[in-house]
Amino acid sequence: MTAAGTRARVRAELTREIADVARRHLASDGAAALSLRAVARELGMASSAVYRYFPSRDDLLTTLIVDAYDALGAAAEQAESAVARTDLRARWRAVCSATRTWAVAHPHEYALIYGSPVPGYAAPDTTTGPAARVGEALSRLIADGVAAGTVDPAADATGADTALAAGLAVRVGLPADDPGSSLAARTVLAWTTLFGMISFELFGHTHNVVADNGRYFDDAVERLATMVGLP
Amino acid sequence: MTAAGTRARVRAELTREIADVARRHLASDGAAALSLRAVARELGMASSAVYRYFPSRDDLLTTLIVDAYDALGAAAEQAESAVARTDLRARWRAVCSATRTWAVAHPHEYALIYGSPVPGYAAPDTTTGPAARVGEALSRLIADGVAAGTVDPAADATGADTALAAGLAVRVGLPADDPGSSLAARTVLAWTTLFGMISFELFGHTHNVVADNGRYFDDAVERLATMVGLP
DNA sequence: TGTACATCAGTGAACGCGCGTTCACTGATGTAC
DNA sequence: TGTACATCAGTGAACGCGCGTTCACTGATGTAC
Repeated sequence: MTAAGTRARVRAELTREIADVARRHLASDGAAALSLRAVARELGMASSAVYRYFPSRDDLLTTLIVDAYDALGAAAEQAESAVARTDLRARWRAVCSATRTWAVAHPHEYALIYGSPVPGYAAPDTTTGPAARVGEALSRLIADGVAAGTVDPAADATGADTALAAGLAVRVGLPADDPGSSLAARTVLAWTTLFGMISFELFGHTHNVVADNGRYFDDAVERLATMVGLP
Repeated sequence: MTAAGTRARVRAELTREIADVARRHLASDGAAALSLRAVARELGMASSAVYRYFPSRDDLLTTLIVDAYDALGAAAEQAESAVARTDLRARWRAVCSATRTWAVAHPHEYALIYGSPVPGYAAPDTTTGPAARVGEALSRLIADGVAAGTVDPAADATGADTALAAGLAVRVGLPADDPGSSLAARTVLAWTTLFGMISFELFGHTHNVVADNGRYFDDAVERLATMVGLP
């Protein structure tokens, strides 16, 4: 039992070590250049030995993708938790800024999850939970505002359309849109814009367009907060 | 002279033919899988012969990138030109919808220009002009509104900040932001959101979040039009 | 506690693949007198 | 108009590379009696 426990622990450690090295390679060269052989080489083991831990390269990639979503989600949630629960706008700011900060610090990992899909790779269901964390943090804080009466869902009915953004909304307790409210749609739009801004910045589309990415981002975050009805 | 003309014409034709085949490969397999050898094979020529037309694979990629930006820009401009010049909101809608339509019809070409940067590839200056076409079309129509007096730059001064978005704005005649106006910043934000929405849709991030991408998009486009002050 | 057996980690060679790029070459097409 | 020469397109072999994955194997670690 102790022996089996030891074996399992060693196994888990090496599995993590392989993923760590792979993540470092990903961070410096991008997903396309990630190679099982290079990872094995760096760990001083035969390339075939890696197959004891990951059945294929795609499987390693999946692990990296899930880890990236989780790291980003954790960073956002942690930043938000450091702020007074009742200050909705501060929570909003915290989530948005933490997301950008993480992305800037981990551009290749960000590109892995928010850039072009890896060709020939189909994301399994394992990724959907972790992928939703930032969006859920944003939605949750707005739902808190609705519950507290500080956010009025009926403030803007423009383009209100039942069930357009039902999934994310319902999951965290945001009221689904009806003919009198577009809050869920606006929330999803703000979430989309958040990642749109970060992608544009990281992928080079703001060159010669935005002079100061940080200040531009911060201004936009305030504008988005207003759009979703935060006081 | 006629002879030289013939040679040049044949050369131009084959150059275009190579690019066309490469574009088809790109469209079906993505940029990472694009191979000079496969293109040559399909054209029935030796792989080394391609080097008479493109000095390297990167050069071929650059051509494809520029072509993609131009195709998208042309689609947007053409859609806009089919609408009454004075109907600013209709022009706005036309540009946005045409952009999405093109992207949905050419997902891999879209991913090539708006997805993760190709690793090891540095975009030359040739791409910056074509890359700006959609953003310029949007800015131009707003500038028209300012000139006609139907768009009020001073309507929203939130987060107004001189020179934040000077590049795009100045180029097409939109007034640069000053402490009394955030119009340029809002325009850039709307432009960013436009591509953010399309990327999220194409890259699979709206699964389980947005029920009807088309209707959601159309609603958002109206909301953005309002944000940039269009009547 | 000691021994016979089963499980597992890791090895190293090999398969089969495709890629970008270079280079010396052969013919055909165009040019100049 | 005809001929000698220069230019160019295209060939085919080769270089050197790295990849993912499989497979029969050796030892070491753990298990059961």
